[in-house]
Amino acid sequence: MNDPNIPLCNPLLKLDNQLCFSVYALSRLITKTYQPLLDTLGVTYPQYLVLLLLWEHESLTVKELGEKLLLDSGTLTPLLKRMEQRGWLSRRRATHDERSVIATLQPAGRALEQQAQEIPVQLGNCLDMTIEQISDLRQQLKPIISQLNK
Amino acid sequence: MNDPNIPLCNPLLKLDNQLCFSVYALSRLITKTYQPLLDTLGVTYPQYLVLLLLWEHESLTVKELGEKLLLDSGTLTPLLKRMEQRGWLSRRRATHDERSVIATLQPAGRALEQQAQEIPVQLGNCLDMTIEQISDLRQQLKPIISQLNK
DNA sequence: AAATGTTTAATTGTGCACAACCTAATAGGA
DNA sequence: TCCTATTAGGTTGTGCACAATTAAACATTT
Repeated sequence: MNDPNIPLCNPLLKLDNQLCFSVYALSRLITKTYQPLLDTLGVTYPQYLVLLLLWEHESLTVKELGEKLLLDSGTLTPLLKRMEQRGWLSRRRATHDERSVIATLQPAGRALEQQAQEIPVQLGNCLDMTIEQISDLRQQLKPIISQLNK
Repeated sequence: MNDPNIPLCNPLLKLDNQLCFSVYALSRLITKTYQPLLDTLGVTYPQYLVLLLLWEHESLTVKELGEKLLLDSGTLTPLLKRMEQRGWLSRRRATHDERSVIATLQPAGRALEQQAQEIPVQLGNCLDMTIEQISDLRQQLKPIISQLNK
């Protein structure tokens, strides 16, 4: 009994029933929808997220970026180096604590903000949802994210 | 006017207001939550998704896997080759159409189904949501996915 | 049958993501 | 002070994702 060659037909093991797959697929679809919009700025989606934060805060340490984006230095360091090479930001050690690296927006990075103004609007059109629906869904995801981020 | 060095403070360009980031972050958090569970099977999350489909359908072409998972051959081919090397599935050209490659579950892959039985339950515990909440959220994401997948 | 167009995978190259590990700087005690 | 532990980034290696290109098999048209 329990022959390993017989299917078990556990409904919980069906792709269609998995919230996880829906989130995974939606995330990639959203990135793909952003792509042509971000191509006009020459940035990738994760780079765009870094820019969103720097447009708002001007200067942030790698640690702060990591906390806000839930990314570690293994992802951020090479990503920030590419952005530095393009002149969008600078990277330097903090003088008061040589362990910290501060990323600071450069004029070329600030200039991209102008071109990005219409991106959220255009993406909203692609989603075919109202502002309320979008905001509502975001509020639903919030507690799940903080639950998993413990 | 429109000095590129002055912040614009467009609220739509704030990370906190972006549904997109929530989905992106949640997707990575879910994968990270699966990780220790999948480690006991020795599979990655995308490989687990392929197994879910093969446990149900036994045999699928690369094209069919791609349609169901929304992944292209550039992702699937190397992934399936790794799974083939581990003996979980076989890859062979279809005799009636030599363009198609059929992935077929092998006994070693079927055996993993036994060990996977508890994974959805354990993940449900981590999410701290009821079956109804999970199902409800999945229903909400469905139309957004099909909208973007056009 | 020959020419043309389409479908299906595979390949190549870039950029994340992340685990595991390493190093230097700092903080906190004994 | 010295010793220990902690913190912040960086490095390395593996595995996705995906765009762009290629090639072979099949379908269609003439």
